[in-house]
Amino acid sequence: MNYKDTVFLPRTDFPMRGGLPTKEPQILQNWQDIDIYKKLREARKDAPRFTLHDGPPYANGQLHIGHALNKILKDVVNRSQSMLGKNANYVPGWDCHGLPIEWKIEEQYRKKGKDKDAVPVAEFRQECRDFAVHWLGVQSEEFQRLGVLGDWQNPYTTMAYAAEAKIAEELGRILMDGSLYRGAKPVMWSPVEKTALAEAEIEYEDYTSTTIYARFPVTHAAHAALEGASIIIWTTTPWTMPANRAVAYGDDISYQVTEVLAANDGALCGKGDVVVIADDLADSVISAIGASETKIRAHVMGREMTGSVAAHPMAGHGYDFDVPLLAGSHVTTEQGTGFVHIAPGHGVEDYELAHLKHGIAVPDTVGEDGVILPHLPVFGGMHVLRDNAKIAEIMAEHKGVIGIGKLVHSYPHSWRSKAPLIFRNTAQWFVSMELHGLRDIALGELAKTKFYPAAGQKRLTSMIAQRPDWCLSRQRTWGVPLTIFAHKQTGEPLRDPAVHARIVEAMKAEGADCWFMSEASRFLGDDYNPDDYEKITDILDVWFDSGSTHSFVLEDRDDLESPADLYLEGSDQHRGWFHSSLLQSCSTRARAPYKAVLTHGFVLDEQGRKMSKSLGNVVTPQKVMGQNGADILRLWVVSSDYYNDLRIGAEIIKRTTDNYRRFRNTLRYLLGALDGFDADEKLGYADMPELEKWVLHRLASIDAAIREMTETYDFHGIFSELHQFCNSDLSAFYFEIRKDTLYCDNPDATARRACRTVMDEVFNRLTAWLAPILCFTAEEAWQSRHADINQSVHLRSYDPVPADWHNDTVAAKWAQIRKARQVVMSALETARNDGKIGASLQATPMVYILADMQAAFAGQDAASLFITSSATLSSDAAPDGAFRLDAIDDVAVVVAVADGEKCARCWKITPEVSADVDICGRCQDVVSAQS
RNA sequence: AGGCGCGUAGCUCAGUUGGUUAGAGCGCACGACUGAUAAUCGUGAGGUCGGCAGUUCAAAUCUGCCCGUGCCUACCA
Repeated sequence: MNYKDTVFLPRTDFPMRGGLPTKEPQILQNWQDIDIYKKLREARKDAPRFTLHDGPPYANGQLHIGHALNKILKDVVNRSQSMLGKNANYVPGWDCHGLPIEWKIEEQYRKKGKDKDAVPVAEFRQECRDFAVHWLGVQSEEFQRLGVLGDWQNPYTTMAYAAEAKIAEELGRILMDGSLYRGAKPVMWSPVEKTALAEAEIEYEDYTSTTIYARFPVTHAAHAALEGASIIIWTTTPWTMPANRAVAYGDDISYQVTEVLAANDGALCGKGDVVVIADDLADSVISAIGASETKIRAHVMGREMTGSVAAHPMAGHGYDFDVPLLAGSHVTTEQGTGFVHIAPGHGVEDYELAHLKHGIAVPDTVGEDGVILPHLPVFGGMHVLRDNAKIAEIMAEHKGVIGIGKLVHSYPHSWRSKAPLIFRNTAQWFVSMELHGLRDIALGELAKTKFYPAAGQKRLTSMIAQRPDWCLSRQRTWGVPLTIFAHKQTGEPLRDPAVHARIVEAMKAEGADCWFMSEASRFLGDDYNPDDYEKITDILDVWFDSGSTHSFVLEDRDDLESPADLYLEGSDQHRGWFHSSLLQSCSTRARAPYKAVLTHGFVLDEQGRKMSKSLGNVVTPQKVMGQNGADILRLWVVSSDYYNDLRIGAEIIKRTTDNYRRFRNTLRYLLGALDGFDADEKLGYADMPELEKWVLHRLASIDAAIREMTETYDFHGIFSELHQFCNSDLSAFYFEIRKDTLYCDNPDATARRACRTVMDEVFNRLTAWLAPILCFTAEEAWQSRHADINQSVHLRSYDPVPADWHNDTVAAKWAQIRKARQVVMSALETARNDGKIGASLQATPMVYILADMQAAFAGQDAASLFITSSATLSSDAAPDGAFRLDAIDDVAVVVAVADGEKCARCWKITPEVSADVDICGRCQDVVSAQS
C-alpha cells in the first residue's frame, strides 16, 4: 500500500523560485493601492520619532549603484526603526541647482547654435528647472523600485520656491549678524568669457609660456651671507610680477650664495651679480642665465632666512615696497630656483600663504578682460597672456630679470572657448570661521556627535579645524542668488532686516527668479537710493543650499524632528553635505543638525577596482533589479561591510542569490509546515518538549541581538545572525529533526502541536526580522498566510518576547547535545562511505558519553535527534575501534545497522514491522485515526 | 604630493584588552536521500592573515618601512 497520502507533507503556494523581477512590481503596486506610507504614518502617529534626514542626490541622470546602496541602507534603517515601534518618517529630497545642470543646458545650446548670453536669465533658469524636474521623476521611480519607502508624493527639493526663499532667509541670518563679509580670492578666470570657471570647465592643453628668472635684491638680511645678494625666482607667468608681494623658500632646502665671475655673450647676468639659489638647482639655473664662471660664496639653509626682506625687481619704477621672504611648505626643488614668487591675487597657495597666513593684502592688478590695470606703473594696459615677452624684456632692461626662456607645459584652458586661463583675484563673499566662533562651535558639536564608523569623527574634525573661510559666492546663473545689496562707495553689504524680509517674501511667491527680474527699488523701498547700491548677481555655493535642508525640511515640516537622529551618506560627504550642513547649522543655530552620522564606502568591481566605462566593469542597479530583483540588491548591501568599500560583480551577485535562496526556502518550508495551522492548535510553553524550548530560547536571544544591532545600524550583523539561524539552527537541525513528527505524527499529538506552535512563532518573527532587508520577499511570505494586504508585514513591529523563553539551562544542555550529534553524524558518514548504510534511518548508533552529557540527553529520544531508527547511549568505556573526532574526545560512536524492517509510512526501521504489518505501531494509530 | 581608510580561504565576512592547531556561511569536491526536489542532509579539501623588518616568552592583533587599493584635498611656480 502507498502511504504517501497519509503523510502530512508541507503544502504551500509560496513558490520556491522568487521570480522577483516580475513579482516585486506587483507587490509595489499593492503597497501603492493601499497607500502603505500613509497607513504607517497613521499607525505610528503617537510613537516616538526617528528622523533620518535624506541627503539630496543631484537630479541629473540615471541612478548608479552608489545611489542604490545609499538609499537601500537608509530604507533598512527606517524600516528597522519602524519595527522597533518608532515613527520613522522618511522624506526624500533632491539637490537641483548647480553647475552640472547649467552645463548640460549650455551644451544643448551649443548644439543648437544658441548663445547663452543672449538668452534672458529667467528663460535659461526655467530650462535648468525643467531639466531637474525630468531627472527627479526618473530617479524617484527608480528609488521606489528598490523598495524604498517614503513620502514620494511630497519630497523636498532645493529649487522649490519655499526652499529658495528659506535658503535666502538663512543667508540673511549670517548677513545680519555680520559673519558674512566681502573678501577677495583668486579663481580660475577666462579673459575671453570674462567669467570665473569651475573645475569641470577646465581642460589642460600644452601651451608655450615665456619664463623669466627675476631678481629680488636683499634689503634686510637675516643671515650675513645674504648681504648684497639677490634672491632669484623662476616663473612662467611674467604678468604676475606686478602683483608680487612675497617670495617663498623651503625651510629644509639648502641654498647657495653664488657670485657670477663671467657670463656668456648676450647673457642678462654679468660679472658681480650675486644670486641665491637652491643647491639642487644651481647647475640648471647657472646654465639657464648664461653664467660661464661662478663661485660659491656660502651655503644657507632656508630656515636661516627667516625675517629677511627683499626689494621688488622693479623697485625704483613704482614698485617700491618690501617683499618679505616667507617659509612655504609647498616649495620644492624639482624645477625653478628653489624660491617661489608669491602673488596672492594669482594663485591659491600664494593666497593662502601671503594673505591667510601672513595677512598681506591682495592687490588688484588685472581686469576682467585680462589687461593689467592702467594705474599700475610701467605695465598698465598690457595683456597678461599676449604681452609676456614684452613684460620680460622691459624687466630685463631695468635689471629686474637675469634670464628669459620658453617652456611648453600643460596649462589650463577654457572648455568653452579653448582660450588659456589665468588665476585672477576676484571679489567673493565669505562666511568667517572665526568672527563669531564658527570653527569652535562646529568642533564642539562634532565632539558630541556619534559617528558610524568612529573614524568619521576624526576625518570631519580635522577638515573643520583646517578649512579656510567658506566662500559662498559663485559667478553662475542656476542657483539661489546672494540676495545682497552692496554699497557702491564702501562695498559694505546692506544689513537691513526689513529689506531682506521683502526679498524673502517675494521669493516665496515667485521663486528666486524675482531677484534677477526685479528692479532694486522693489526691495530697497523708500529708505534707500537704488543708485547707491550694487545688486549682487552671484549665486550661492550649492553646498549652502543642501547645507540648509535641515531648516526647510526638518524644521519646516511638522512630521520631522530637528536635529535629525541620523545623516547617512557616502564617505565623500565628509567634505560635502556633512560638512556644509554642520557649518550652515552652526553659523545660524550654533548647533549641529544631526545627532549621529553614518558613512558608507564606495562600490567597486569584483577585483576592487573602481567602476568605469573603459574597464567595462560597471554594474547598474537597473540591470540587477531587472535580472535578479531589488531584494537581491538589498541583501547584497547588508551582506557587505558597508562601512568599508563594497564590491559587486557576477560572482558576488551569484553568491548573494544563493544566500537569498536559503532565506526563501526557509520561509517556504515554514509556510508548508504551517499549512492549516490555527490558534486552537497552539500549545503553552510549559507543555512543550525541550527542543521547542530551545528554539524559543534562540528566538529570544536573536531578538535581543537584533534590537541591539538595529540601534547601532549593524545590519551586517543582523544578516549574519539570521543567515546562521536559518542555516544551522533551522534547516540543518530543527527542521531535520522534526520532519518525522511533522509528517507522521497525529495532527493532535502534543509533539506535533508544539512543533507547529513554535514554527508559527519562528515564522512571525523571521518575517519581521527580514522585512527591513528583504522587504518584498518578507511581504510575499507574510501575505501568503495573511491574504489581507492591509495587514502588510511592514505595518508590524518586532513581537515582544515572553520572559520565560530565555532559558540558559536549556541552551547549555542543547549545546552538549549538538556536540555529541556532530560526532554521530561523522560516524554515520564513515559507515555510509563503507557501504554499511545509506540513509541515516538505516543505522542505530551506540553512543559512549560521559555522565554530564548523559544528563543533557535525559528525557530525550536520542534516535530522533540523530535521525536514526534507534540509538543507545552508554556511559561505559568505548571499545577500541569506536569512532571519535579529534576535536571532541569525550564522545565515541559505534554504528550498527538497525534491526527490523522499514515502516512503509515513516520509513523507520523497526522490529514492529513484519511480513504481516507493513507499518509501525505509531503509524497504525495515525492511519486508523484518519479513516 | 598630502589627509583619512582598507588589504584574513574562490566569494562575503567573524576574529574581544597580543595567548592553545586562525573561525562561519556560501561556493567547490565527494557522498546520501528522492516526503523542502531547479530542493534537502552529511562529510571533506581550501589560508606563509598584502610584503619585509622590529618589539615580545608569544603578533592576524603593537611599531616602522614598502606594495596594492579607495575616498578627499591639492599641485605642476
